[in-house]
Amino acid sequence: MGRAPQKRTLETRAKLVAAAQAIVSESSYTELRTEDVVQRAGVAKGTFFAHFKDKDALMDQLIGARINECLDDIEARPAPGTIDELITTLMPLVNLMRCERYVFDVILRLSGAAAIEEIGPIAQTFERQIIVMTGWLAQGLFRTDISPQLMAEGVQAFYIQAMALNFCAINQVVPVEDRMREYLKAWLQPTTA
Amino acid sequence: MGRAPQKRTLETRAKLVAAAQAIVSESSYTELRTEDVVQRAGVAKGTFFAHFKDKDALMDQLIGARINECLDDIEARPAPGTIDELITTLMPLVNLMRCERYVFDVILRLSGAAAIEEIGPIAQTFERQIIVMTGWLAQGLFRTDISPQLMAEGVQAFYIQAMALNFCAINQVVPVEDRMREYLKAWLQPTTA
DNA sequence: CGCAACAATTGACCGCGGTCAATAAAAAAT
DNA sequence: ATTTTTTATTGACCGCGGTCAATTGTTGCG
Repeated sequence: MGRAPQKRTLETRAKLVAAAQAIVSESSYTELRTEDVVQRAGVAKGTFFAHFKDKDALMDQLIGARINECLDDIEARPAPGTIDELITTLMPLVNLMRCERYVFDVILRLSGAAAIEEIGPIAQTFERQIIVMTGWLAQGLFRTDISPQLMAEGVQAFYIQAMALNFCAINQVVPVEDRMREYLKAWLQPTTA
Repeated sequence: MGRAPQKRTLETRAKLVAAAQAIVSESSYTELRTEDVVQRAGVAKGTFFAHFKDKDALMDQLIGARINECLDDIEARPAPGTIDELITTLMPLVNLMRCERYVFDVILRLSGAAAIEEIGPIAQTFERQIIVMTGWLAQGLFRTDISPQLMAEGVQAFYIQAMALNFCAINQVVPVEDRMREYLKAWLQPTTA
């Protein structure tokens, strides 16, 4: 068994994360370079990779943390009871996930835990998204022929689809909210003729 | 206006594509290196980037071509009339898109045309997928409260979701087909109680 | 304290995607 | 045929993510 981590280790890790956050806030996720991070943190390059498996692992942590903050806010709000409330409540999350093309790509890449190993922060937030939405949908205010969990997975699939389409130049004329509304009405309030 | 391309240009491009295809068939998309491609094609590295904006552009062309072949096969089959037939018909496409993790990532990244510029091969196949499925769904064999096009977009969103979940180690116990069936039943055959 | 065992840090180095000024080849103009 | 203009090719070079053997720091033990 590994023994307790050294104080030094925690400090170094904190310095790296702080440096990375500073760079992101001053420029963007897209422009973050590991070399800038280590320089700012005052450590050698190899140290970075002793703390993070690769650059994606850092992004996983940074972005995962922000998504979790966003979910905290969302959970503090009243459960949405209509499609429009659902969309309004979800918009902060949606806007965060599509704040940069690169961020969206990273999220998709890491949303499923790559290997048998530890499930990463972003992948965890994807499970949490389902749990939060399942809670809302269990109220029985929408369709009742399928499980709340299945409804939640569908909502997730649809807002990802809406975001993906919106990154496409041609489709940007339709705002994400409008596209989401169309999808979610059809998904959550079907009207069998 | 640009004049007609030189014969030499077309030959070089063909050599590059042939070399790339050979490498893919002998190893994989994941392991393709541009340096190997140019070496095999007998040209300099810079030549590659005179023909393709970047490595993704080559992948776009290679993978896009394969998806189109697959769609040709699919279009030659009879239109599916049930959920199970729908899944059976789509499986070759689904299996192609998830043949390698890297391939799936590239497809997601390129499925929306990145910029205002020319819409790429993979993005085109995404539109074609919608068109093909819209044709099937216009038969009126499933729900009729929403447009066939909207149904098709939903089907696409769901098989992408099913694939993404299946790349996750935890979720691999459930086969993609089963997950797709659950989603598509709920999407195409809702039963309002 | 001194020493062994282990953990963290270092920085030179590598792989590979991508760039660009220089050069060669082709097409057009004379 | 010769010069000019346009287009294609070249390969040395760069940026940046990631590796690893060597070094330095830390902890537990007699």
